[in-house]
Amino acid sequence: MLDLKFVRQNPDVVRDGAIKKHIACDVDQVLKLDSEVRKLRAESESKKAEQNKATKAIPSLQGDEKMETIKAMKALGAEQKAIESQVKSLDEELQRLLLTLPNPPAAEVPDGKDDLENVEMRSEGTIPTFDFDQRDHLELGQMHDMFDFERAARIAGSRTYFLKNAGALLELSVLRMSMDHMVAKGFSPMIVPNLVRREAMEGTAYFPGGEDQAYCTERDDLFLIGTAEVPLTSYRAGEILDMSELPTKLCGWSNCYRREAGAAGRDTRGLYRIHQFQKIEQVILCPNDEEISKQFHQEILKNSEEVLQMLELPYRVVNVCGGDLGSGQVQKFDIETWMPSRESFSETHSASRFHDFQSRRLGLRYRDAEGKVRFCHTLNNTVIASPRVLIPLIENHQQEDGSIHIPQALRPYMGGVSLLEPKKK
RNA sequence: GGAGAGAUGGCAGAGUGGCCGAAUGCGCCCGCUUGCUAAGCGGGUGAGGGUUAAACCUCCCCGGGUUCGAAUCCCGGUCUCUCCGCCA
Repeated sequence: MLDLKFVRQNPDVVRDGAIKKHIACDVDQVLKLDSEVRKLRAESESKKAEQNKATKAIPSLQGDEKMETIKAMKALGAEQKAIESQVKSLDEELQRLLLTLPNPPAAEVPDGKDDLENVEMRSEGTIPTFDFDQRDHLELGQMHDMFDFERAARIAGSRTYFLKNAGALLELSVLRMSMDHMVAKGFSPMIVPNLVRREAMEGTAYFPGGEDQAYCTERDDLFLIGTAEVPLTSYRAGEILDMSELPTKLCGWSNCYRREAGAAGRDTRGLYRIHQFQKIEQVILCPNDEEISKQFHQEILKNSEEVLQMLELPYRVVNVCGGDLGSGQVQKFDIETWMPSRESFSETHSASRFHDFQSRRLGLRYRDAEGKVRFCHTLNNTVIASPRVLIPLIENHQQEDGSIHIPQALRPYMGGVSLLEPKKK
């Protein structure tokens, strides 16, 4: 959520930002409601002040004077309540609209409508060339008996899967390897609630707007998270942190659930786009300072690149364009990993910075060196998401006979195995 | 799931209709002081809105209500604790 004061003082910045993000919103209506609310609130407060004053005198009054004052206050109280209820309903509308205003993107965000206009910043690693007919992850999975989509579909519907045997072990291994990597970087490992309240979804800016993407447990009004970012960023919500606690670096392991509404027919084969996966997410809470949060943005980007380097996978980093940014994001770098079967770099990681957009909604604050209470800046990035990452992992590392090379860094987690041999028929 | 108790400032803990944004203690900050291993003394110390600054308004878990007036009374919700049941 934007600071209402900021909107009031910089309506053009907000309008232009929304245009760059291709998000529709009504800044003028916000300004109009704001001025109405302020005017009415002033009226209500002055009546309230008068009432407070008179009401304090009542106990010391006697007889008629006392009765008169009580009578007058009864009337004044009714007037005040009437105005107050107007303020309340207008303010509710104002807050609702305020939630829909997107955070203006940074100047260095490229213009563009969707992911096709993201700008490549650099590319790392070597795209493999196979001197044999390459197999996709489905075929490799079959040779190794790693996945089962048919039975999953019968049991759980579309976009579901079983991981089995080496597939199951590979997922656990990449997750644990990544977690260890982050712990070595000073992040606190966390296993987080996968089911959260609406406030956490709103606080992290997935709602309003993303309701269609989330599974809702209607009986309990809880939501399955699409990422550990939601509970992690909400973790200290409503608190005032001590300066010494910043930066707070958290690293959460969770299952992630996505309805993939509106994606019908897209990426229907295999492990790319599925309803449930496991992910490790890194989150940083830092002081309210553009330069500091930009620095941490680079840091969390690097952490994830190192994971891909450990997995010996070729990838590129893109600067995400305005139209592909979420409502709260100021800037986002995606990491796309080379997937031979897709003949493309495809998204495996997404690193965002938010300024105080999330922390303002969450009430996530700290006391700065001068003792002033300020909103934190928040950032997050994928560390690893599986099974999507298994696609590049097994496809890039396949050998002619269908065996799969296990990267050095992963071997300790795979019981020392350096090559996965296909199951014999 | 059933029965009961509770939720107050960083923490502990008073407060059952006005003198309460809230005693007291601890913690923390500032200053003073003292030679005896650390203490003593004085002052300060929640958040949001509003104002040039003040005044002023709001907040004692959240949301309603009663009342001239609510931390305090009533209703609904959330969370915590205890006992019983169930259970990975």
